[in-house]
Amino acid sequence: MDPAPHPLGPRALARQRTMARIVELGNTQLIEQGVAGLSVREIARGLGMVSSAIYRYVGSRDELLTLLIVDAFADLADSVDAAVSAAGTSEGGDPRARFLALGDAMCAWAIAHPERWTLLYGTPVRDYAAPADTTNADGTRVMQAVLHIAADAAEQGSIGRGAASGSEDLAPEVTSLLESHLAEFGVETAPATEFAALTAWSSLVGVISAHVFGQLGADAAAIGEHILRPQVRMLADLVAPR
Amino acid sequence: MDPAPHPLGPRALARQRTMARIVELGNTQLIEQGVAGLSVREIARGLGMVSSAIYRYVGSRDELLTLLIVDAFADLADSVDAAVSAAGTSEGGDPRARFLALGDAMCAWAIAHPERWTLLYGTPVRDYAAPADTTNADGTRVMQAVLHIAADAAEQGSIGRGAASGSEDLAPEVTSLLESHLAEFGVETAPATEFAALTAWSSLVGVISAHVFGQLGADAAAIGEHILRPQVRMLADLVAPR
DNA sequence: TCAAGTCAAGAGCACTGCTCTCGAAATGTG
DNA sequence: CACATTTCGAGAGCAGTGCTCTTGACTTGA
Repeated sequence: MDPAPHPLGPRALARQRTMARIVELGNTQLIEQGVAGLSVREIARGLGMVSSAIYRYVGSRDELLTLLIVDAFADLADSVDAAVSAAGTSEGGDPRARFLALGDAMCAWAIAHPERWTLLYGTPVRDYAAPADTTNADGTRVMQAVLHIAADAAEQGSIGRGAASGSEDLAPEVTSLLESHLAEFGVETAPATEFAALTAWSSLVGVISAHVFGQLGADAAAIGEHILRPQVRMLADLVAPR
Repeated sequence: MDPAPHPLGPRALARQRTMARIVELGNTQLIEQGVAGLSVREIARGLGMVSSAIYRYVGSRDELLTLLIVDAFADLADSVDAAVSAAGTSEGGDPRARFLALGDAMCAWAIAHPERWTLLYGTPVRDYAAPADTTNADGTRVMQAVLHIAADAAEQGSIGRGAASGSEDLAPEVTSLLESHLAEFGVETAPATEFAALTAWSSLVGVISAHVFGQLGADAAAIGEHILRPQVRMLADLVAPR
């Protein structure tokens, strides 16, 4: 980011440049061959070094995956944030419009980067998955954005018209977990509102994954965008009904 | 299934018994090691034969996966069907109650068989995924159940109160695809209703996957069932509001 | 009885992730 | 400046994978 805060020796600089090349090569490999075809050795070849040498940088295949995951999370969150703030100042603005912008941006990103989406929301890496400390920071940004939108919508009194089904009978352990999240994220709203946000977000991911993973059949995949748009509008009712 | 329709020589019988053992071994392997740890060679060892011999039966690893996928789809659909019909005759009965039964059964199955759920709704097998002809039969059963419920609910006039956001502006190509589905499944209802059913189903899958894949964090995973129950009730509003 | 088929075994190829050791180069320090 | 330390790439190698090909024993239907 900044060229001269700590001098940062040329050694460390070269290192972080190879690291950058690694995620770059990893991403192209991901795009071309899918997550299953991601090979540490192949990346080493791309870097022009022998297979064993790359373990100075990544340590294990799972670590490489984690690298690509945080990269993808950040990229996704960036485009979503951009779209949301374009749909109104992040504090003000119509909550529903902001949710639609968020959902549409998510769809667009997923369609543009299906393999990366798969990496994020497909089968998790067994017993590794998300070393929470590393991924959470960027991994929860979209969810937090949904939460803010839902909170604003609730404040404007648009929640509770019927979308709140189920949130009235939350178990106490759920409520307390939600409250701890709210405190952590610094959002002041009812647990039921966060619950709606959580559900809307999970549903959004599900609807998008159904498209990216081709679960609706080949015919549906061809017109995926036309299906996703109204689905996003439907899910908007969960947090910000008209 | 049946012991004496066509005589079915002892040769073919032995063959289909080994096939059964293969999916049995595959499932235990799946449960214990996850989909990534599924190995053709290991199954061969379990069968007491050398690694190359098993290729007389499966042909490729992807074929083995497909075998396990159709098995899991059938199992899931069976338990869902059982739960739904227990909640009222499949034709009559309160649609909302039936949807809740369906959703809860899906959650229960997923929690009981997380690795098999992952196989069904996690990362698809690249360029193989669902050889439609083989998987579709059982793969769409749950979706069809949701569709029937939604159709019944629509007939009783409970749809359209607000849950139908988005389904009013369906693109013509989407409408025609939905109509062809309806014809194929033999269900008579409005495309908008099927659209709601489709969205509810995808959302359900998303909400469950979020839990199974641990996307909500370790704390949430511990109390997953308490989270899923109200989420199912929330999604019920999409097809059968109270 | 005899040809046709089924099936398991064995050897082997190309590939993977990963570990170890070794020598060269860059690095910071007395 | 010289020296000890760390960093890094190369090479060899291990255990494992999916998959193919060939060979020989066995069962089967004509």
